[in-house]
Amino acid sequence: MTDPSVPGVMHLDLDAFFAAVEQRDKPSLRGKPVVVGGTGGRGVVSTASYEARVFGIGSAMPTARARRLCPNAAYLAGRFEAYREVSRQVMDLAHELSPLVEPLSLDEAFVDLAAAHPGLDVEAARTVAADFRAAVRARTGLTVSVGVAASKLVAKIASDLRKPDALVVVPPAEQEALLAPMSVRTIPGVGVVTGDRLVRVGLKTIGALAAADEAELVRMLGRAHGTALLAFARGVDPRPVVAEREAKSVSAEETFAVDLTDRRDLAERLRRMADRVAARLAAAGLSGRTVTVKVRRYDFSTLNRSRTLPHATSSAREIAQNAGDLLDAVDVADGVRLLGVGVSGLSEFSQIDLLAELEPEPQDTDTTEDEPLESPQPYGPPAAPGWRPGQDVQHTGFGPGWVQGSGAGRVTVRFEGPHTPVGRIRTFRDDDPDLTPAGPPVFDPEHP
DNA sequence: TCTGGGGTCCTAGGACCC
DNA sequence: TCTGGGGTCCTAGGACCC
Repeated sequence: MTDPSVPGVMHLDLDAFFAAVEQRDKPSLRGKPVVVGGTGGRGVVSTASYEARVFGIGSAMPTARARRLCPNAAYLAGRFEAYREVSRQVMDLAHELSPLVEPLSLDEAFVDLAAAHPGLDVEAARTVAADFRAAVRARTGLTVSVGVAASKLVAKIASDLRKPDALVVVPPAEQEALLAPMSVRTIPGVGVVTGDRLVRVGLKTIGALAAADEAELVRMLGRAHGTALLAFARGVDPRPVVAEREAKSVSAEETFAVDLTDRRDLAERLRRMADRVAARLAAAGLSGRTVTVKVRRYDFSTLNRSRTLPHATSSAREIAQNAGDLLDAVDVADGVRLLGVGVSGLSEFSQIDLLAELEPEPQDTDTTEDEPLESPQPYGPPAAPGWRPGQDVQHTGFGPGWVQGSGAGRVTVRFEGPHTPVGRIRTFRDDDPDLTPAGPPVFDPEHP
């Protein structure tokens, strides 16, 4: 439980995280608009650099629209291995402040400062947070915005207040005055639907919401949401910082470049996604009882079908079998744009797994490999050997670089890294044997 | 403008049990 | 013959977050 009189909760939020890592590792992109996200026809923007935001580009926007707004930005597919590594470094630095760190995503976390700093006051909190920001910058080369307050709610709002590269400490005594004039949409958990509902009944600001009638809110938003929101508006948020939350579900899904109608295609893709889910379950030592299939149709309507087994499983075959049965009962004739598989109701191990270890299940490897699918065509771009924009590569003659673009049998590479000047570009045949995929470049904090 | 992929939490109704 | 109340599990859908 957090003490409402002590500024003991810190929220950290890396600035334009994915785009910032790209600019760090690719000198030619520094100071330029960079957009990371889906680069295909149905992709959306994951992160836009601040230079790209000037053009009106933002998260969740269709990449096609972003391209119209700023055709000259760099559009990159993302390098999650690199992002995970930077995230791990930042979370390690957070753990030096307190053992209680609650990651919300790769680029965000809460830290319970009070748990490690008895007698914390506003000045001490500011010093701790400032030192942390400097440490992140030195270790990763990135800027992080930080909010410190008496609760998760206010710390999170604070970290967003003066982004990027900002530190905002909200003294508990000033909290109410800060929140009152803010839009209800500022509250995490109030999205488009809830926001519109509140505004429609005249509740535009947090101050107005604080004076609302609880029964009315509960009628409008449901028990949990109604009561929580009223408490938040009144500055009441006792949620503790919780480290190590256990996963509740594992899933994989894919949006196709072109809607699919062929059941054999769909079943095959479902099976491959089941393989990925099973592999991730196994890696985490988990298994689950409920298998879910998600289908998004041509018109974006989405349905889920689930089935709970009498036992927990992490078997790719069993997940695929059940998912396939569920899919068989769904009408796909009009076209499916997205298909997904998930497993929930997780537990740490299962009898079946223990038995399987003694007597391994047949690993039908001949069909689980990612061979090209049979009927090749209407799946969108011709299956180029898979050079993705932004990808790290190595050339036997030119050294490390990254893919700037590919197509028509060619791939263009820029040869540079986090500690080089802006590099030169060269174009190769896309099957050039001298060119190979590479891991992320190493960022050296000691480099001058 | 035409909407990703990975998640979390909540609600509501029906089955089933005591 | 008609009718209880509460609890748990399951399924489906939806809002929201990064």
